[in-house]
Amino acid sequence: MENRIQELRKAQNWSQAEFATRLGVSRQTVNALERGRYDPSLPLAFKISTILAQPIEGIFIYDPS
Amino acid sequence: MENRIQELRKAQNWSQAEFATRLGVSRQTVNALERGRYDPSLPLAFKISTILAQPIEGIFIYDPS
DNA sequence: CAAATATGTAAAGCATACTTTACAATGAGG
DNA sequence: CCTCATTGTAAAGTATGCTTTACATATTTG
Repeated sequence: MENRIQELRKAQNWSQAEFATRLGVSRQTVNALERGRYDPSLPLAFKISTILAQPIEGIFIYDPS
Repeated sequence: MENRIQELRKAQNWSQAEFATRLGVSRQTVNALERGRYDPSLPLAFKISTILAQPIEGIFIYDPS
């Protein structure tokens, strides 16, 4: 699943570390999410959604195939 | 995190087994989700959202606390 | 009631999400 | 160039999501 985390994080002028702190996760987790290494848990997706002020569907692009 | 899966599944007159088949997961997983034993992964949440024809935010209620 | 369908639950195992520690590589500003 | 902030990556460990098998307990239907 692709996501717009990096794009939306940069729009706020936040480093990965800064964003990680706001989310309450490690910097490595933010890095892994941006690089598409894995998808966040649903609760974390909601936190990301809240902090980036976008609906989940506006951040994560689900490709059924 | 609470969810409306059971309510929306019943509205379609689907058994847990029928719904599980449509989702491509086990019946036990559907049961566990409805009973709130754990949250689905984000990809599974998207599948549920698609099949129940509701946005993720309309099915799962995130409580930050 | 009897039989069939639906739901709840448990244990063991595999896969994925996330952590900490640590170090390497990139980029920006003095 | 030097330094510092930022980003990328790896390994080992813990936690969570999901599977299969199996069985018990409803609930529905003939």
